[in-house]
Amino acid sequence: MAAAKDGKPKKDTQEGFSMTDNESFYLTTPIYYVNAVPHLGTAYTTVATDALARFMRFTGKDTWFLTGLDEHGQKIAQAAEAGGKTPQAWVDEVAPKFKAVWETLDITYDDFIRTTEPRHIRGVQRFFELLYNKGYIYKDTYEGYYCVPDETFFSDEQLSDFAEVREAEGLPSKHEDGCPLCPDCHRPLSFVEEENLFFKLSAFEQPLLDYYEANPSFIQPEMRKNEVVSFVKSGLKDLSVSRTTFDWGVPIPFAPGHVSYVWVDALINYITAIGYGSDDPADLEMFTKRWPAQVHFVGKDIIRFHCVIWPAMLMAAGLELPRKVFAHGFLLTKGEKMSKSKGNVMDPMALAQIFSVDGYRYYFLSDVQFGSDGSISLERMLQVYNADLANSWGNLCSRALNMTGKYLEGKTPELWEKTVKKLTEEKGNPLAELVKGGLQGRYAAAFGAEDYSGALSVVMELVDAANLYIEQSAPWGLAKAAAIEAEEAAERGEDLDQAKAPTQADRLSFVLYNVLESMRIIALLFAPVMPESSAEVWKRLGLDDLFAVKDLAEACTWGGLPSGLDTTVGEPLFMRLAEEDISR
RNA sequence: GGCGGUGUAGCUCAGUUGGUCAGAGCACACGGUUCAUACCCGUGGCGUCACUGGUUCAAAUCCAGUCACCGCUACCA
Repeated sequence: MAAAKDGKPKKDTQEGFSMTDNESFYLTTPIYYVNAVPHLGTAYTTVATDALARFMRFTGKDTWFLTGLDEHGQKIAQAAEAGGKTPQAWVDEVAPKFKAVWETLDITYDDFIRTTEPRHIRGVQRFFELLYNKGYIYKDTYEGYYCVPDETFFSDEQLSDFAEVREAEGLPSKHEDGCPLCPDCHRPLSFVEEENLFFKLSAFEQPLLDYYEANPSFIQPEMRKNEVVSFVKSGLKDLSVSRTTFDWGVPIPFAPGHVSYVWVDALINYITAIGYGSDDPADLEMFTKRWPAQVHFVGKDIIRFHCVIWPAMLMAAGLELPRKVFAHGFLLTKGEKMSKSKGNVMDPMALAQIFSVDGYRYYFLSDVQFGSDGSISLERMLQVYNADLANSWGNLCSRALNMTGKYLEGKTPELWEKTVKKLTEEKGNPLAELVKGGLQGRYAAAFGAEDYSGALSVVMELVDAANLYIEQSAPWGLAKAAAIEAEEAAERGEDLDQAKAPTQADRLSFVLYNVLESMRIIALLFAPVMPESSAEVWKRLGLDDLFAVKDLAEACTWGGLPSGLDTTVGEPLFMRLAEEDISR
């Protein structure tokens, strides 16, 4: 493996990733629990991961994007039972629904793992055996208070906190017989003992702290790292990693009657999906190639599992740790509650229907700083969609392609090098300058730092510059002047092509070329976030397959638009929306 | 309680090591333009940079304190 032997990531770059080498870029979403269909939050994680995966493919990286489903656990078993089905039948019904949503949102996952698949179960079992043989797993008795109606365990700390609050209110925290009350429902708790397998998480307290220290970008954003560090510093207890009270889970080979704790089962998906635990040499080769993951994307609610438990499990197994865990924030809806019960539209599919898939993806990645909580609203979505996509980007395409159709017979213009040089000297070329001035580099740096809104605003700079450029160079005026010029030349019987100085027609071609070339580059840069509309723009420009691009920097080189291509105007890329469109 | 974060124009937020840092986008008003999706371009008002005190020639930016909101403080997932 190319990675350093000490198990540390390569030198931290400012972008957080090593952008130069060609090693595999493996990135993941969490696997989602199948007790509900995808909601805004899961879609947010998945869209963000997809955008980065698409970006990485554009840079030529051997990218592998994994998502999937967490299908074990008591809740699933109960939900299935309530529905009169076997758990397997239940999850088999839900899985396609997830895939359908991801398909709608243009999610280009390379693999979709389900924890009920044999490849996963086998891997989990091997992982358990390995840790057991290494002495990191032992049998003990779990003791604790359990609320039977709520089906929830409560830790001593939770109970003492609750007791404090109750005492402050002058209310009892215990039943008459001395049994604590449930902090949630205030009914008496049951004391339960269960024989469980325990993972020696406590042994990894210092190694984890050392790892965080040595790898400052392992947990992003910084604030989350602080939380994790302070949590670990407060002391780690061993973790119970098996259950005996139900059987819908991965059976543990050396402990009959035990199934894996769901989270442990779930976390291992990141390696079983790429071949861990297989006997097939091809699978093992894939594992060697893909692991460690470059980034696990997670919501901030599950950071501990990914930044404490999972790394400790990997350390115990002697495997490398993922390079980075990025925890994004929550999407908050202020004031107006957007619930399905209100017939409101905060369901991903419904939103994508209104704003188009690209509009949906653009909104969440541009208007919310990835990593922070973001307030979202339909009104805001409408504003952003209209302002950025319909008015600026969509309209730019519309006006440029229209003029190309009207003035240049729909062909991308042909220019002599000499003419370009002369006109550039005379008039300047702000769009080319912007592109040559490191636009793509700033964009890539933002993407590399998971700063989606930053990357998108870089692209918007070019969109705005192009609209301004059209205004300032007034191609419609040049078209009129060219017509007059041609007429006059015809009267004199001269041939304009022989003229030395650039003609009005040359000027027109020059301006439109610059705009169309900008559009090509904008579409390219927007493509990871808005694949459909970008591909459409390329098509209208008469270009080939956008997704074949393997070297973004090269593809963004100014002047890449060939001449003589047949362009088409087409329908508006993003139809302007009115308030009525969102208030259904 | 402990640790951490946030508080900047109507809205969403940028503001690196203190000195054009009082900004951007949206929204709003007015003007221009017509290739375009009533679009685009220009101009404009709006802020005691949460509050109080301190350090400094100089603070949104550093220090102390206050207030408000939020996150974490382990085994439902």
